[in-house]
Formats: sequence, C-alpha cells, structure tokens
Amino acid sequence: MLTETFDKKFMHYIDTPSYDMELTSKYCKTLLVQLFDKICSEISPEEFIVLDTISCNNGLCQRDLARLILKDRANTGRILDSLEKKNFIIRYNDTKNNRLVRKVNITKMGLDMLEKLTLRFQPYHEQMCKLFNEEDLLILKASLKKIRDAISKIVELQI
Amino acid sequence: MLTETFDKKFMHYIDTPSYDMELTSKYCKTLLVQLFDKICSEISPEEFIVLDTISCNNGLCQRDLARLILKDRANTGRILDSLEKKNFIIRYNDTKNNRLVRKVNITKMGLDMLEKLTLRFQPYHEQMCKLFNEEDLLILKASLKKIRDAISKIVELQI
DNA sequence: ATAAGATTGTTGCATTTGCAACATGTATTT
DNA sequence: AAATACATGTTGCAAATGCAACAATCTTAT
Repeated sequence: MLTETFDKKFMHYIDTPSYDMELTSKYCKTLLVQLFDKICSEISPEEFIVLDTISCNNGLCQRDLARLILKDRANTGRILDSLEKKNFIIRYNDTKNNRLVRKVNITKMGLDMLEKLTLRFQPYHEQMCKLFNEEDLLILKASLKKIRDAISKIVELQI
Repeated sequence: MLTETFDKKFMHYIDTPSYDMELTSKYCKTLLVQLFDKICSEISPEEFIVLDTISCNNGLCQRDLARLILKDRANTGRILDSLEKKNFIIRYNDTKNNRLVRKVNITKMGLDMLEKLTLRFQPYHEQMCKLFNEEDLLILKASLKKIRDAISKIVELQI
C-alpha cells in the first residue's frame, strides 16, 4: 500500500493548536455570518464587531482602533466610512501626541443598534458558555492570551 | 462625561471566546505568513496547509478535502491546480459512491517539500507548546472541539 | 534652519475568498 | 422511461483584504 512508504515521523502543522484554532475560528465566523443574514440587514458582521469595539473604547484614533481589531489602516478607514454614513459613529479631528488624528465616537443610534443586535445574540452566547465549566473557560481564555503574548514577541504587527 | 450615559449592562461580542479566538488566530496566521516569507518561496502558506492535509489523508476527492480545510470547492480546486502544476500532488479520476470524482495524492516531491518545511517550523512549534503544561494543552484542544461540535449542530457548512 | 525621518489617514491595485451559475453525470420519483 | 433532484468540479464575478505609494503634518538630526 502506498501509504506504507510514507514516513510520518515528523509533526504536522494541521495538528498544532494554531491550526486547530484557525478552523474553530472559521466555524465561529460562519455562525456569525449566518445569524447576521437572518437577524440584521443594516450592518455587516465586520461593522458590528467594529461598532462593539468602539463602544468599549470611545475616543480612539483610527490607527489605535486598527490595532485593536487587527486590520490595517486602509480597511479600518473604509469600515468607519460605512458606519459614519449610517450615522452609527461620528468622527472628529483631534490631536494625540501633538499629531492630528481622526477620533471616533459611537452615537446614540449606534448604541441602540448595538444593544438590539447584542440582545439577539444573547441566547447563542449563553448556549456557547454552557458548554464549559467556569474553570475550563478561564483556562481557554488564558491559553489564548498566552499564545498572543508569545507571538507578539516574535512578530511585528505592521499596523 | 459622555461615557457616563452609556448603559454597559449588556454583554459584548468582543468579550466572547469566539472573538478571542478570531483575534488569536489572526496572530497565528500572521506569524505563519511572515515565517513563510523568510523560509519558502515555492509555495504559499495556504498551499502548505493543503499539502499537509493531503499527506494525512491520501486519496480524498476534492469536495471531501474542501470539507477538511473549510474552504469552498472553487478555491480548493484552484489551490490544487497550483500544487499540481508544481508537481507536489497528482490528481486522478476515480469513483466514490458510483460518482465520478477527482482524487488527490501527494507525490514524492510534495512529501520532501513538506518534510523540509515542517522541520523548519519545528522550533516555533516547540516554543509554542512549551507555553503550556500537558493538561492545559488538552483542555484547550478539547474546548476547541466542543465549540466546533456545538456549532456544527446549528450551522450548515455549505461545502 | 533645512533636510531627513516618523506618524496618520487615504487611494489604488493585486490577491484571496466566497457565492452563484453552469456542465456533467448519477439517483430517485412518478 | 422521462423528469426531477442531487453530487462533483469548474468558471465568472463581486466583495474583502492586505500592501505599497502618497499627502499632510510633526519630530529629529545635521
């Protein structure tokens, strides 16, 4: 048999936690997208996530926001264009370290939309959390953070 | 202060394990891409992952492969086109359930390339594993699987 | 003081990706 | 037996994404 000749003593990338996470993350993304199709026609899942991030970090400049959502400045700007056009956020000029920047705030309309959407996700969120006991959830969260911290030291995230 | 008027009693998507994983997964992907830039010019990170998947699952048809890597049939076919052109895989016609399918095998050249690349990743992989004790690693793996299984029941992955 | 460098945001372009439509061949239904 | 539905793979197209180049503005160096 052909597979008999294969030397499988080396490890496989697809068995690593990194790739395991990539696949799992795709599942989560697919779920989010499909839920959004049913629930919401006003904004995209990406815009929802950015809106949620802004609501927790009012007054960020665009680049700092880009660093949080791990997208480049170009795409961050484009998403903000869309959210601003729909009056879910407002942008205003300000300074940071004596530099002219465009800062972002969420509007009342944005907050209302965010709250509406979040309430609809609540059941799915609770269902997901019910999968774990408190301790495993903490370990999962801590493990993810460990990975991010370790990679931060090796890789330069050019944003 | 403006933030005082915000009602933060609802949960945030960005605090969920799903999003936590999405961000962490992006870190991992960035690391992989940057390593590949230095290490390898022959194939892309995506092609590497597909090659690794094929090496562990010889003789799959394209759709079954697509289901493993969570990409649609179109992109799976395109990646295979590229890998075949470089002689890292071979495709051949066969039948599955009385249906004509194109199955995929890895070649000797493909295996050699895979082994070469895997050896170069070994140090990074070990460094990553050293972050965890055995138990946390198992919990992480189990948690990811739990999430995927739960989502599988809700979402139809149209591949 | 002038030039070089750095930071922020925008625009253009090429790549990746997913979705829908299509062609081909098989299974099922009527 | 004919028609409908299903499975597989390919092609075309549109949206998302990242990268490089650019403009504007500020800092640092010579």
